[in-house]
Amino acid sequence: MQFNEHKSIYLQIADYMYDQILSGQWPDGQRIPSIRDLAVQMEVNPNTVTRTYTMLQDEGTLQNKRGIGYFTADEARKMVLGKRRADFINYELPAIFNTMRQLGVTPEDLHELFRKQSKE
Amino acid sequence: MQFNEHKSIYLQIADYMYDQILSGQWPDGQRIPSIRDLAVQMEVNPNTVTRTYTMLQDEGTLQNKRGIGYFTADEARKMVLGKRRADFINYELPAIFNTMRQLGVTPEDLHELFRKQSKE
Amino acid sequence: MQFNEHKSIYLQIADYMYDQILSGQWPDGQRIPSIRDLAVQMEVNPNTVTRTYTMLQDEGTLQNKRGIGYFTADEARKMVLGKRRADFINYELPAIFNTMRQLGVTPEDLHELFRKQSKE
Amino acid sequence: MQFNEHKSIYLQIADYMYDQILSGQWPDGQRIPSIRDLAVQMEVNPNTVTRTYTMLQDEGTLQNKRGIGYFTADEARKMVLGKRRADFINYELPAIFNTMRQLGVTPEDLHELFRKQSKE
DNA sequence: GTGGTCTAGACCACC
DNA sequence: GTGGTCTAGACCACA
Repeated sequence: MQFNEHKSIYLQIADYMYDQILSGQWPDGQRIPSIRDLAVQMEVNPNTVTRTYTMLQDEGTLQNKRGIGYFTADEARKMVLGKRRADFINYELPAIFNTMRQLGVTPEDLHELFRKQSKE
Repeated sequence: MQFNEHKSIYLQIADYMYDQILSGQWPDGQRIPSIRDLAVQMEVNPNTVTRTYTMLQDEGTLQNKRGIGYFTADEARKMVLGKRRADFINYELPAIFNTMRQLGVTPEDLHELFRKQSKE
Repeated sequence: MQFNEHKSIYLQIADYMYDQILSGQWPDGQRIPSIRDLAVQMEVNPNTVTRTYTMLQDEGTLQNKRGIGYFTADEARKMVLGKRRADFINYELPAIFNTMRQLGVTPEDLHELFRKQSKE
Repeated sequence: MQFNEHKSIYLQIADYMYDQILSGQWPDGQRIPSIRDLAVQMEVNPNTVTRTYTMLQDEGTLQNKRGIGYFTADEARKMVLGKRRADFINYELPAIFNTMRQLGVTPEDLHELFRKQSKE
């Protein structure tokens, strides 16, 4: 996996996991890859994956069954969706709108760009 | 100035400076506050401001006349606008659109939110 | 390490690093000493080494893996060689030739001096 | 006049003056431009020119007649030639040769480049 | 352990 | 006055 320079790796792994859950590749209540396996796949230190799993467990997105492995929570998809939506609307969007105003990008421009990108 | 927790101060100062240039408060080719002055105004260590100024000089946004001070580049506004616009469209927007699709936020929703926010 | 009076330390450290790369002591893609280690070895403050490393990273000579350390770039030697050669030929040589003409030093004189110096 | 970034202005002015003397444009014992005039011509603070004149006076290249102006010394050309030659051979050349060895530039290459440049 | 950032304070060259 | 550099020391996030 390719990592961004300016965001910590464990957060980028979290993003990846949110993706998996939202896209349905990791259905609710299912077992997910072990820390070791994901670390190998991502070419990353297992400690780093551990940190991500622990964080997601703390916020309730993951469950840990001792000696067996990690599982998505029973309502994982719904939780992630709600949490990310709130984050997006409350924190990211205001910053985005601010940037748009500074750069003179209108919502219409955005609409246009969105359509263009969707075609690709 | 109030600083955000999760972004380094010197980068937030850079954002402030981009604002000043884009909004026309610091016209092209004009002298800008000395490192010491801005440090006092921002309630920050001069070294921190130095770091910002040096970075903006390296990227061509600022010019430096020895013993006199820092100046905005001759085409500072145009450069900043172009650079930030390209960054926004090429790097930030794809990520935003991706998030929107995952969360089921449509461009229409966005438009609505934009209008709502503009009224505040 | 002994430092020259008239050139800043962090630039002299950069010169040292170019040497290491050009001479093959630091092969491409290899880990180099940590900031703290080099600082101890050079009897210099770690911040000073940080400045050098950051500069070389910005210009692409070094790469950084978070929490692990700094590495020479994959084509570090080639890059450094090309860059320094171009600088030498385009910027330093014209000035040198200019001085030689003013002082009446001919290329033959130079050749002679070179041979003499090589023997020492 | 265009100034180099990494060398102080007063030293670059000194270089300019050495040029004038060596090339014979400022013959021995002749009056040279006043500080004020040279400062205007160079678009520089008069203090900066003062510093250069003082330095050259201290080393004997210039003479100052109070209320009249600055003059080149009686043997200015000869002095400058000797001093710069010694500097060149003792300080600059060793560094140049060192760089050449690192970059694999041979004296023959140099000879070739010199001839090429002389034709332009 | 690694690097990244920030502060406080100092000294210097330069304009 | 200006910026440039360096030190000492601290705290933090990260692997």
